[in-house]
Amino acid sequence: MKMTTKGRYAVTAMLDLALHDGDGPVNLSEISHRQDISLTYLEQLFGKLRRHGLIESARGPGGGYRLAMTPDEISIAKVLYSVDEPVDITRCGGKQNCQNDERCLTHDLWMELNRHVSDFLNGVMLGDLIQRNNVKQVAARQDLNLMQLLQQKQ
Amino acid sequence: MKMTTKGRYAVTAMLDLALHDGDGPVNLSEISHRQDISLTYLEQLFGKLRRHGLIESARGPGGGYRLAMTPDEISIAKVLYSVDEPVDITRCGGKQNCQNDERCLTHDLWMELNRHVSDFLNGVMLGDLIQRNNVKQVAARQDLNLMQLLQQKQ
DNA sequence: TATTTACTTGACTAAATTACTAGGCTATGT
DNA sequence: ACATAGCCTAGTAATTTAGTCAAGTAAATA
Repeated sequence: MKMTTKGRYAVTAMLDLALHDGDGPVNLSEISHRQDISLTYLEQLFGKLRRHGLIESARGPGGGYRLAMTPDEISIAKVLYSVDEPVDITRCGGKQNCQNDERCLTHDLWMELNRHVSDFLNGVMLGDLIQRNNVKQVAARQDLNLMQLLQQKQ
Repeated sequence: MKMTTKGRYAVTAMLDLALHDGDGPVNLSEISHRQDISLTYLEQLFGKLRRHGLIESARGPGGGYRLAMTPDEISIAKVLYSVDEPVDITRCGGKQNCQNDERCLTHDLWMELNRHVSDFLNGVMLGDLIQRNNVKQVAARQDLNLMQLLQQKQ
């Protein structure tokens, strides 16, 4: 497993989408503003998420993205996997060929850590997160900020 | 947290040291052969491990390294930390300033994962690992390989 | 005390990866 | 038709990794 901003961005953006899903598709420039993520980078990430079937797109004016399933069916692990952040941590990918085609000394240690991490990430769903108070608070603040920004521009 | 070969090498080498500790210091070229890690790279890693107080060095002929405490006092987390692989996973390091000095949407999620991973890595000691059967097996194979290599050279 | 052996230090580097940007294209609603 | 929004491919600057190289210093043995 590698935790980089790519994975964090993907999860953050998907959570934003889950929070704002409901009344029509959500477009990327909204998400870009709310989450401080560059629009073109988001396009890349959402391309992968779409190709993995987590979201659906609608083109043209008023278009944007929608979740392709309920938030309760989308785990954090799925999101990370979709943007090429494998949750796996071993060098050999569990194949036991880490040292000259044989197990290395620490093979089982990394396998165990692997299981801990993936159990956790497979167990947390977007649906769980959007119901948490701390998430709701941050989301409310971000919505307010975006509204203020739009009013300033007029 | 980032899991790279640097961290894996450090843990592997420390485990090798723990396994061969007892009858005098262990020198790095042994470890280099047994674990397939470049000697000069090991020197770098062991410098950091020594500066963090995990090991002690003995110079001169017959010199090498020894653990500075018992294997039961050395956790995997300590080893990783010593070679600059922080176990922390959040962007802000827990400071809640991930987005414009405020908490980002996924702050608490990463904090939770953090706790899982560091609980695990703090809980596993070198002393635990050297008693495991799979570790003993791999170590026995590696010792045999090294002996055969030394005989060939004569 | 000369020599060997081993550890120490710091600078350097090739390759890979990350985190983007640029620019053009395609579909859709008004 | 035209503005809007997603789609796709390349390219790229910065950073990090995984080392190497060279010139030491310290300790033990003969």
